[in-house]
Amino acid sequence: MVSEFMLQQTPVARVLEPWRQWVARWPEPAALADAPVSEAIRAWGRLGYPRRAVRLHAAAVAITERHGGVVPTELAALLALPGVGSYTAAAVLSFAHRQRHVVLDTNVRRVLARTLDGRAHPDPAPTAAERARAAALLPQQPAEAAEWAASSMELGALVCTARNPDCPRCPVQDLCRWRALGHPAWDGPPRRGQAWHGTDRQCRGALLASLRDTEEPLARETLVAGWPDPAQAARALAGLLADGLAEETEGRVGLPG
DNA sequence: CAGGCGTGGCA
DNA sequence: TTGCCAAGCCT
Repeated sequence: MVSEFMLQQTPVARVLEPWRQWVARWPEPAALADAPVSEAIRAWGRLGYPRRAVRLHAAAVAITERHGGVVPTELAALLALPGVGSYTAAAVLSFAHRQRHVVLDTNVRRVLARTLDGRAHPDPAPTAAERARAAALLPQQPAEAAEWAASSMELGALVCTARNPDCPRCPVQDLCRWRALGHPAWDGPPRRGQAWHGTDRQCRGALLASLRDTEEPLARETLVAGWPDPAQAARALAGLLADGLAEETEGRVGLPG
C-alpha cells in the first residue's frame, strides 16, 4: 500500500529508495499512525504531491483505529481510506492478495487504447465504458485475474510505453490495431501539459521545501519573503494550511504536528 | 467533472 | 532548451 501511494503519478525509479526507508522506519500502519504528520511529510522528501504523505498518514490512523491495525482486504473498506481511489484499492487487493479486480492504470489504459482502438493514447480520464471493457477482459479465476493485472500493467510500463514503444518485442504485436494501422498519431484533444514556472504549484513546492528544512516554525513573513509575488505566496500558503501540509500558531508556520 | 496538485529525467 | 510524461486522487 505504501508503494502504491508513492507510485501515484511518480516513476518507479524515484520511488525505490524512499520506499525502502519508509517501510524500514514504519513497518506497519500503527507505527506510522504513532508518528507526527510532520515526520511523514519529511520522509516523503521530494517525491512530489506531498498531500499523499498526509493522506497515507491519515490512512494509517484510520487502519489502526477502525481495522485493528491491519490493512483491510475488502474493496469498500480500502476505498473509504484517504488517498485510496479505484486504482490503489484494486492494486493492493490484486497484487497483495491475488483477488479479482480491474486494475486500470494509465499503462493498462494505453495498452487497451492501442491494441483495441488503434489509438496512440487513451482519453484524458477513464470512462465507464472503458472500465466495463476492461472488466470483460478480466479472467474469471482470481489467480489468473491477478496475473492479468500485473502483466498488462508491466506490458504498458516496459514495452508499450508512451513515447518509444518497443513493438517488435511486444507479445501481442500481431493483434494490435494501432500497429496494424501503422501507428497513427494522436488525433484526440490536445494532451494538456501542466504549467509549472510561475504557478501557485511551484510556489507551494518552494514554501513546503522551506518548512521541511527547518525544525522550528518560521515567522509567516520570513517564510513568504523568499517568493517574489506576495499575493501568490499568501495564496499558496493558505492552500498548504488547508491541505494539512502546514500549521500556523501565533504567526509562525511549520509542518503540522 | 475539469482543474489543481510536485518533481525530475529525458527526447 | 522546452515540453512531455510518470503505477491518481479529490473537490
